[in-house]
Amino acid sequence: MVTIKELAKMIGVSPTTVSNVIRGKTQEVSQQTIEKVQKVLKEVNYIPNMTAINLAKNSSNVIGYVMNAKGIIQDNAVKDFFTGELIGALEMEIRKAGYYMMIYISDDVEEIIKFVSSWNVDGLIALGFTDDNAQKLREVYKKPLVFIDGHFYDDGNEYTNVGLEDYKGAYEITQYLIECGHRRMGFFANNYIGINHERYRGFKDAIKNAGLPEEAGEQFFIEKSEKGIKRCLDELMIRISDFSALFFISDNFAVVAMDYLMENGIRIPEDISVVGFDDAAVASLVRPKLTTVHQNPTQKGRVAFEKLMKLINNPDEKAENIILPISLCIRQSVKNINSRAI
Amino acid sequence: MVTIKELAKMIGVSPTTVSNVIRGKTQEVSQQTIEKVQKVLKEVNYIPNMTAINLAKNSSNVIGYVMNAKGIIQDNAVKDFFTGELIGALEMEIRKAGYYMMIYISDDVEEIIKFVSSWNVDGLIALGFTDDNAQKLREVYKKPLVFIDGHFYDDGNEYTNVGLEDYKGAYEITQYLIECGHRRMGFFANNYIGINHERYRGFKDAIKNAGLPEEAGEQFFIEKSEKGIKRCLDELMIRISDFSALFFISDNFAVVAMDYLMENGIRIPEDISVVGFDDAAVASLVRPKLTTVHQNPTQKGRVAFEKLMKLINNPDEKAENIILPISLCIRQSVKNINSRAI
DNA sequence: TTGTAAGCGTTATCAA
DNA sequence: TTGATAACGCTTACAA
Repeated sequence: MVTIKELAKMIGVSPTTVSNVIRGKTQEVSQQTIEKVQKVLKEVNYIPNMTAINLAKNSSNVIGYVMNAKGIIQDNAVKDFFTGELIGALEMEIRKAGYYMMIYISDDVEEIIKFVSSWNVDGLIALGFTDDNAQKLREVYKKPLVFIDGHFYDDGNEYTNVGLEDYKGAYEITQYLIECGHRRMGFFANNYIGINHERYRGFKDAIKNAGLPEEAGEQFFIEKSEKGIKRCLDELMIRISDFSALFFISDNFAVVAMDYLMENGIRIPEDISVVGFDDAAVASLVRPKLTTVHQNPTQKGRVAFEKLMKLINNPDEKAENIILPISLCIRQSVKNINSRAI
Repeated sequence: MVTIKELAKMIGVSPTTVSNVIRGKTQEVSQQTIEKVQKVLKEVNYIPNMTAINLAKNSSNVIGYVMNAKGIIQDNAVKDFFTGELIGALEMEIRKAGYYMMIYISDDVEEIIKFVSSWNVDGLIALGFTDDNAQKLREVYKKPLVFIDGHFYDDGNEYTNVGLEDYKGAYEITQYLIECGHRRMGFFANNYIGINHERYRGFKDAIKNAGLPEEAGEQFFIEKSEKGIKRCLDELMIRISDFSALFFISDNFAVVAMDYLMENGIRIPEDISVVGFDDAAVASLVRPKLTTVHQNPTQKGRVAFEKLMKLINNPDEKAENIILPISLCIRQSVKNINSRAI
């Protein structure tokens, strides 16, 4: 790898001059020298050393993408539809903006903090952060930072976040279930914090506001692993006739559950109705097509990155909580069980 | 951010000593000093500056993941099931090994080369490379490099690659179609190079070796975009009765096509049979369940990274072409159309 | 056992 | 318009 110093020697000018023409600081260099230098630059195919640049400039040209995820030490964290698409969208935006993307996933915020600090990333997109975690990160990492799907209590800090109408989405689809006559609904999530909590709140409130008893909605825990899902559904099967509808926190779960149920002779939606959340590609590919709440991970990524760029390029840019709208996708997995009789 | 120099001053020792205890080169330091230093290290929560370390050591601690992809400038390259899972698997392995992961996707090999060179990545996992591209990369990038799903002509270079029995998989599933009585089969791919070409060869050879005429297999181009898929299928519909089976180069295509066909009143497999390739999660989630060729992206990633580590840690490690086995997943999307009469 | 100083490849300040 | 030179934060001979 040829260095600026070597180039300078070859051309017969100083490193400063070479550096200047490389960086386009041409108002300080004579036309003659510029051409001389550029000619050689082409010839030797000079490639700048990012590490050296970053050390000198105290920046990094990297945008970090960090995920605070549980149980990912031995498991693939990008297997679900949402994350994959989000990463792809971000990669594209980051690259188009001339930055580089580093990915770091961990269940330990301290490690994430170490990562962003030691790499001195110029900007950060952070997933899976709530409350204390977010605060910890914010305390240490002082550069532009936008959360995606973050969820924070009011601690006096201002967080920039790109989220979704999670509460509203869950509320509306639950309302839809109720309109369809469902009175015994199961709610399935792998945890009940952050956006999952919001969705659960929407579910509960829709039930309450419809004047239904609390027992109309029952809460289940489901694990992300294949085995965990199966275990949860095995248990469900014992009491399956207690329910007329199942609400899964994500299409990933919903779609696996549908498969499981149908394999066990349960018809959807004739025997039981199912709804999901996210409107992943798979939702409209399965049969029956899944009724769900629409969101767009690519858009989420793009919006998040746009905001991050503003934060980077304009010191006066304000923190902001951007909430993207949802919409219902009514498809085929819910049955209207209202009795026909009036 | 506190630096080693500052630490040294605080403690009253030299930077060298501090550096030594940080890096665990403790045989050269007295127990007393070690403790003194470590105490302060904890107190101030020292975080090393990666950039400086890398510049000094002429390494980077980063593993690059590069994709040579067409038409990704304006599109999300990680939207398909395979890529997302692969990235997730690699992220996990890379992190567990103490490295950091950078992602760079481009349709321009020169840019990819610039990326790996300027960041001086310690190792590289490369996707979507064939022939000239691979050679170019190899010429410039001299550190450990393993391709995934690469495909190269014999140019005298030795490439390390992790691939799949693509030819065999396509051959066997085509054979299966033929056994089921299919004599007019469409083959759909977005390109016919690299592993796609191998799969196509398998398809063609199975037909030839079964003594069938060439016309038994017809080749189609299909684009990756939603619109492109639709356009291709619109055209297919005109002549749909010419075919009894459709072979899609990936489950992504197959599953979207199934949806399209069923929406257009075509029954699968009664009216037409469909097979895919990859055995993505979605394959067993759709109805009818998709008959396909199994592979495991997580395993592919793991194997690739293991080999990369060997290459990094052992200068004598040899280049190697690792071919992972396939297996057939016979499910529900193919109909046996042999006449019952003997 | 500890410390000094050069070096990694840039940028940036300031003098010439 | 150009060029020394210091600085970025660390590692590593080598000297003490």
